[in-house]
Amino acid sequence: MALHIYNSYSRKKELFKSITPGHAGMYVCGPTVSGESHLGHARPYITFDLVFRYLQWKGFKVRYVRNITDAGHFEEEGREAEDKVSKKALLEKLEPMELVQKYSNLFHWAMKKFNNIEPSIEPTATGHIVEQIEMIKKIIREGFAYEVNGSVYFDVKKYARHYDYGKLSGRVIDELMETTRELEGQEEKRDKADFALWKAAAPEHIMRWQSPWGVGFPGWHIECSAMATKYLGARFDIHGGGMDLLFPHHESEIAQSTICNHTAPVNYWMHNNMITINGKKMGKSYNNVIKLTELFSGNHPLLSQPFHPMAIRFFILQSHYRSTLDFSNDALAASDKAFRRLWEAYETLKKLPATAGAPADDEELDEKVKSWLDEFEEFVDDDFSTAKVLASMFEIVPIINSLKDGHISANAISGNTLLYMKNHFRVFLEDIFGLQAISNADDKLLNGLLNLLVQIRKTARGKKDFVLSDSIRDHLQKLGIQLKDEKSGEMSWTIGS
RNA sequence: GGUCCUUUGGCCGAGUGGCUAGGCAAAGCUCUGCAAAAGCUUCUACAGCGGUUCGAAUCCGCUAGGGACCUCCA
Repeated sequence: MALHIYNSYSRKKELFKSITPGHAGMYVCGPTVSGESHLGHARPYITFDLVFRYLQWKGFKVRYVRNITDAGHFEEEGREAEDKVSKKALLEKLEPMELVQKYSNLFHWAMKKFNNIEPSIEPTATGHIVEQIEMIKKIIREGFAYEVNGSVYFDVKKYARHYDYGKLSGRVIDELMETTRELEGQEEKRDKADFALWKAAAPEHIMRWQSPWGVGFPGWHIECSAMATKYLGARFDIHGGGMDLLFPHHESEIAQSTICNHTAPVNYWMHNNMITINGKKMGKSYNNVIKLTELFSGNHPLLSQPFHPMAIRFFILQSHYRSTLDFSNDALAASDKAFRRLWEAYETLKKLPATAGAPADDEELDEKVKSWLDEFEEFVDDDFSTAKVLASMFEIVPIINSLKDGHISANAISGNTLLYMKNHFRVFLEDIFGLQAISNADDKLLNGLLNLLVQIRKTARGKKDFVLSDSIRDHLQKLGIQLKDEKSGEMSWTIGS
């Protein structure tokens, strides 16, 4: 099976075929750096990191572009120009760029914690004002935009006469006009459905640029079109983002780019679903967000403990990206435990001896393991069904542990299958899923100290001095370090709650 | 109001018409000096009603609940 992707545009799973053989271009809507990222933001960036990693593993040379929105968009069209960035800047008495820098840094810090690979290009909106202006000029020349009082609007009605406006988001344009909310200052537009390409800036507006239409700032949708076109071309393979961006953002992107470049911009539209909390979308406007810093520190009334970024990554990979994922402390705690168990089994697997060519004593089991391993790729090929891969891995976990403990004979599984397991677990867990060890056991000092304690405890146990040995174990337990007596007489330890 | 989606065991979640996903929790057992960890076993669910079918969690209809978008939103 080859990679199939669910295309939001056709609403079908489609075989992935890149435009340029061996290469793939992917654009993902990035963060608006006017505030701190929350759990909801983690999902698209982890999801598309997986897509990025998988395409690379499949042999594609991928250019992954993820923008940073630092220009700030108006809160509400037509209202007094209060763009998100400048408004907050006044409140916090910061320069807009200072604010942007702060939250960009914080965002990158969180991405690193999640072990997300950096995009190939991370363009900023403010760095591409020129490109955006050029694009708007072109749309005007094509006759699909008009200027009013220093602002430029896209003529949706005219566009809809020639193209399929609303196809992506499943909207009917006539209904759109009916249902669009009453907003102030709409009289500038010829039609309610029109959207701004460029907005004239009020004098108090901090973020402002010179343009052919006067001083102003770009509309919300144009930055993505301009930057995607610049770095990926008029037509590229994959465009990703949250489902909440389908309309109007992505719908408008299609319209702008289509007029400007005379081609539909994207072959495969991918949209991740929302993370919910108590069944409701986690979002700024609902006032129910849990920030990433709060998750990592456990500093939030809804959280019983800090959660490691890898536990969160695992939590997200355990569901399908197009399903809503309901957050709760219990659900996350369950993922945390599950991930630790899986990872420990993986560490155990790495240490199991394997000799190529050694036969299997238990052919049936051997075959079963092989078929589970074979399925990993099929599952990811099927629109990134990571949850299924993890389920299969958990089928194998007891086998790994049994091999270690001797519940299953060491020769039950063939050497080749063992090598296959070792390789496949590494590839899927680390390379493709981007998971990594939760504890920093490579800390030399810590390692040394713990090994010393383990030695002392071993000696004590040898002398049946259980008071001392239990005391060592209990004290370490209180520090969050768990000692485990192995069947072989060895002791191992793990750090973590 | 319009458009679309969703409802799976105590909780989270995967599910391509026929083959008990998986995780967490819980209970019992094995191992252990005692624990922990690990292993084994148990818990067989698909909102309700009706239909199609030899067969439906999966397809269709109705009813009820929940949600998303239509406005900044990942």
